[in-house]
Amino acid sequence: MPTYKHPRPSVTVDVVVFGYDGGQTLKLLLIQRGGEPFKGQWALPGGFVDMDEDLEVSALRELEEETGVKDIYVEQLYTFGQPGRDPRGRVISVAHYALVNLGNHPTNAASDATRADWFSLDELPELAFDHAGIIDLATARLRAKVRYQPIGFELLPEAFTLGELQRLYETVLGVPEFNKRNFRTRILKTGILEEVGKQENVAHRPALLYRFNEARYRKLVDERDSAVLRRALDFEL
Amino acid sequence: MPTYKHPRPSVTVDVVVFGYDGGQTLKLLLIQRGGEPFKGQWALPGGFVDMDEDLEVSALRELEEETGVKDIYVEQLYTFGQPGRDPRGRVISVAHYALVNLGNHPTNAASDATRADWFSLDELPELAFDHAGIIDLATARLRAKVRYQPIGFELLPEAFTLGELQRLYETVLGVPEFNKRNFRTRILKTGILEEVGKQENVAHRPALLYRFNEARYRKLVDERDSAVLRRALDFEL
DNA sequence: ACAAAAGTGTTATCCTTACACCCATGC
DNA sequence: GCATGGGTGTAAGGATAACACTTTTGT
Repeated sequence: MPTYKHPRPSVTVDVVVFGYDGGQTLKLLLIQRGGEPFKGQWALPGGFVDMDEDLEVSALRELEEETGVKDIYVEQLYTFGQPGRDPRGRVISVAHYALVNLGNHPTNAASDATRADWFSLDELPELAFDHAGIIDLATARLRAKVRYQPIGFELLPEAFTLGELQRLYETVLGVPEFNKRNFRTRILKTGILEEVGKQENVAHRPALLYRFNEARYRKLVDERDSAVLRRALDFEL
Repeated sequence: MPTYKHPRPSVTVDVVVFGYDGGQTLKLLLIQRGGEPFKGQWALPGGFVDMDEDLEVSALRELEEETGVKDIYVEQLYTFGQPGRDPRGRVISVAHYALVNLGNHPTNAASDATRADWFSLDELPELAFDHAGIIDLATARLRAKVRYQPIGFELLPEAFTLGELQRLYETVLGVPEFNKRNFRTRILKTGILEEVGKQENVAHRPALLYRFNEARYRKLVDERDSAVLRRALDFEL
């Protein structure tokens, strides 16, 4: 079918899946390679793109095949094409990144020969190929993006407290702790959160539960009121 | 050499080159296709990736071959891989975008069969493949990026006045005109500009000429003082 | 002298920051 | 009643927006 007479590289997709469970660090989903090269070593989930398959679809398919994780937010990150990055020949990889809440998408047993597991972002094992570099880029992108897009909501359960949201920001950005009062004021001022209830059975004053209001977010972006948003999410302290 | 037994798509690079000449609109560098498909139609410069060539190198090589433009700032944009985007088969294109000042990189005669020319961004001809979509994405990215990175300096000559810089921002963002006083205060406060002289032979008070101080910019980014920067570049008015 | 663009002073207002304090719940 | 987080009041200082004004050059 293809009529070009040029040599063709192989094309793969890889997925950097960030997970959050409310704790002190972000988690990363890795698989242990079942075959050569790098057999037995940990790597990003991913694989070859089918000939009639969109890239993002391909990434989601490989992710589900190798880890069981599905129905998640995924986005293209960067394409790595340096000659020599794969010992077997020219392989160009379209890297993606994805965000999940570990509660909604519980640890998934691997399907076939490969094993899958979650690792703390600051305690990663040695990685196959150039995957360490891909993860570095994904982490930088996540930190940058969290400042001007309410992307972090993918990492939380449907309903969450402002305290949980603040802890998430602190974890993602790796900063010590910022001022509670000001965090609340900024976030609530945007109007992208809506109340959905109240905590129960907690050993302290029950917090209000919020949900991300996507409609109101889109309206803000469209109305060019996005400055409000950017300022509100752009935490320094 | 490659040992994978999967079918392989073709891989190309395309480059969206934005040019600025101090005028009211941004320009875009296009080539007229010499062969099928889409023969005679306008398209982005680009072509097939060589087997032992990095993607960015490939983009710069194709750009120079087809338009003569070289030695410019280029960056990866997004990878387009939808099946059917090329009538001849599966072709995945790694799109890049680049910024040039038209004064420094004068209109370049095309080398071989293809013709190259600059078009106003708001008066583009009909485009081959999915190139119109690629350009849309590049434009959105440029507008977004100009707000938190001093990327616009690539579009100006070495030395420029604050008035020219302001006109550039107004052009890129497509806003009417913002307040001169406040623009100056914000930009100068960052310290990323340094004086390099003064205009001569102009029919009005000569403006101070400035140059982008990259060292100081890097220092700001590293020092996490980047909030200063972001706020300074994030124009709303 | 005039046009044209550069460059400055100033103020009211809003936003950010910082710190102290009160509230509701389970044990 | 104490520990634990949730939630609020507020005031000082800094940044922003808006407007009017002065300056310097070529013609």
